[in-house]
Amino acid sequence: MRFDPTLFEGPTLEAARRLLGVTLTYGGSAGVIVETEAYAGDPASHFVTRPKTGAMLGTTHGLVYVYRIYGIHQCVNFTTDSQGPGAVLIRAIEPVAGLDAMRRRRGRMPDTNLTSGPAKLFAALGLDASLHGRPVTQCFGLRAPESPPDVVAGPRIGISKATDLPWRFHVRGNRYVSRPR
DNA sequence: TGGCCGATATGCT
DNA sequence: GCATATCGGCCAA
Repeated sequence: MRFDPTLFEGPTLEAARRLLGVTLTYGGSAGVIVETEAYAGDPASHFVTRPKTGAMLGTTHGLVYVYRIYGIHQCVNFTTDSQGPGAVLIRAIEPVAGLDAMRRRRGRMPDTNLTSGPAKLFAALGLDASLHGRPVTQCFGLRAPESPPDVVAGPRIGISKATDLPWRFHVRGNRYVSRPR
């Protein structure tokens, strides 16, 4: 199905859920989004913890937000919600095309480890910081699923604030999520 | 200018 | 399960 880009204008939680199952294409590689996290104006959001660089979460939607963490890793978000601060972190994809290029960029390892984490998929797809601030639809190919996947919600990973919010979403039973049950 | 912390991944025990 | 690499962002001083 055709992807409806007005999804980015709406509430962040809905965008995080509905991005699951979407096929993301970049360069010669593609993967189905199987894990996301929502960040709004909550205490864990970069809108709060990085008020300068995270300010764009409050003023934009439908843009790529790239951040660096622990010095070496980079992750990608899509900004959301025309009414307030919001972004969806893309945490994992299931590879469906360009597997050879992904293996080349990630090194020798099992395929299930290629893209099962935000920094892993960033590297596997060959993304870079120059995408920051550009329209999502201009950088990526987006294809909505024929039918919505079975979604599981739970607490977000790797944060120390607002750990009670169930704002992590993943496709039930998928082997490419960063932390399977 | 210095120090703290972090939306992680990996390798070792 | 646990240590740790590695450095940008931010703020206090």
